[in-house]
Amino acid sequence: MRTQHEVGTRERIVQTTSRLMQRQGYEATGLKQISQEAQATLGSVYHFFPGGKRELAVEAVRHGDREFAEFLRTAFDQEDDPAVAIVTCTRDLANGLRESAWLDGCPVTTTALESAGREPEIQQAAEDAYENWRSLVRNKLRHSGFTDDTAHDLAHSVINMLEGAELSAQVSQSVTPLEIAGKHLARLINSYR
Amino acid sequence: MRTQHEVGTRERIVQTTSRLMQRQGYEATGLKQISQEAQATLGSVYHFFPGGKRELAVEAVRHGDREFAEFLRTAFDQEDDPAVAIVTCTRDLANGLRESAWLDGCPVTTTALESAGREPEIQQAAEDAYENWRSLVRNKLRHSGFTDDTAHDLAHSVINMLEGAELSAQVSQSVTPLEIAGKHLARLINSYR
DNA sequence: GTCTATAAAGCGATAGAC
DNA sequence: GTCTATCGCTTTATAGAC
Repeated sequence: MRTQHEVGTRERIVQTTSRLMQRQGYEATGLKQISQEAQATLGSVYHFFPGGKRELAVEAVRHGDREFAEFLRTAFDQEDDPAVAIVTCTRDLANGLRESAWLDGCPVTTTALESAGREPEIQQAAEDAYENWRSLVRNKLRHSGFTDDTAHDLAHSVINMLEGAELSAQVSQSVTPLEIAGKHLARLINSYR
Repeated sequence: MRTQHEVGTRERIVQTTSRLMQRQGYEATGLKQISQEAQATLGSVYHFFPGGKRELAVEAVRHGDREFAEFLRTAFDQEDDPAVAIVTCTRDLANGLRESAWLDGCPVTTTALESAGREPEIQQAAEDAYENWRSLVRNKLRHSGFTDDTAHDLAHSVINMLEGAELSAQVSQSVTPLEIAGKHLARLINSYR
C-alpha cells in the first residue's frame, strides 16, 4: 500500500512558494518564478489563489508551520528527556543548514519579518506558527514534570533561542551558534529540575 | 558649545535607508522612497552611492551595527553586573518596540535574512554587525570575571536570544518574549558564577 | 552636487479563449 | 482547470542640463 499519491497542482504551488520564500523572502519571490518552478501556469496560480501573492504567502507560512511542527514532534517522540531532545534539534537544524549550503533557514521567519506591521494576514499566520511551536515545547515540558509556569516560560525561550541561533548560523555560515544554543538551552532547562 | 551640526545629504540618505530597511526590509524599500524621505534627489543618491541599492544597503546595515553597539555600550557602562545589564537591555528593547507601534525591530536582521546566500556584501556587513555585538558582550563578561570560553559562549547566546525574542515580540506585538528572555539570560549567566 | 527626464526591465493582476 | 496575451504600474539605473 502506498500512502504517497500524486501531488496536485495546488499543493505543488504551495510547496514551491514555501521553499522560495524560505530562501528569498516574500518580496523577492515573484509569481512568475513560483509558477515556473511549480510547473503551473500563472492562470492556475490565480485560479487556486484568487487573493494573489498575499493569499499565497499565508498558505506558504502555514505550510512552514506544519513542517517545523512535524520536525519538533519527531524529535520529541524519539527522546524522553526534553533537554536531550532540544540538543538533537539544534544538531539537526545545523546539519540541514549546512547541507543546503546555508540557504534553508526557518521557513517562516524571513516572510514574518518582512510582513510585520505591513501585511496583517501574513503576520497573523506567522504568529500562529510560533505559538504552535511553543505549545509543542510547552506540552513536552509539562509531560516531563515541569510546572505550567516554568514550561510556559521555557517554551518561549527555547523557540526564541532556536530562531536566533539559526538566523545567526545562516548569516555566519557556521554551526557554532546552534551548537552553543543546544548546550545553553539544556543547561537552562535542567536548572529548573 | 553644540556638538550637533547640520547633517549632510550623504548621512541623511544612510539614516533614512537604515530606518526604512529596518521597518520594511531590503526588497520592499525603493530608491524613490529613500530619496523622497531623505529629501534628496535620485541624482544625489547615485552621486554618493554609485553602486546603487546594494551599496546603500551595506551602509545601512553598518549604520544599524553602530546604532545597536551604542545601545549595548550604554547599558554596560551604566551597570556593573552583566546579568542585570542584559535585563535592562531586554526592557529597553521592549519599550522601544512598543513605542514604535511594534515597527522598529532589529535594524539589521530583516535585511540580513533577505540577503543571506544572495547578496554576499550585505550578508558580510550583517555578519560583521553580529560579531561586533557579540564581542561587546564577551568583553563585558570577561571584565566581570568569567573565563574566556564561558564569555565566548554566553555572548553568542545572549545576542541570539535577544534577536529571537525581539523578532517574536515584534510578530506577536507583545513584550512577553523579551521579558522572559531577560529572566532566562540572567539565570543562564549567573549559573556560570 | 542637484535636478529632471527617461530608458529598459520586471512586477502583480486580469481577460478571455480553450 | 489550463493557457497565453496584455494592461498598468513600478522598479533600478542612466543621461545630461544646470
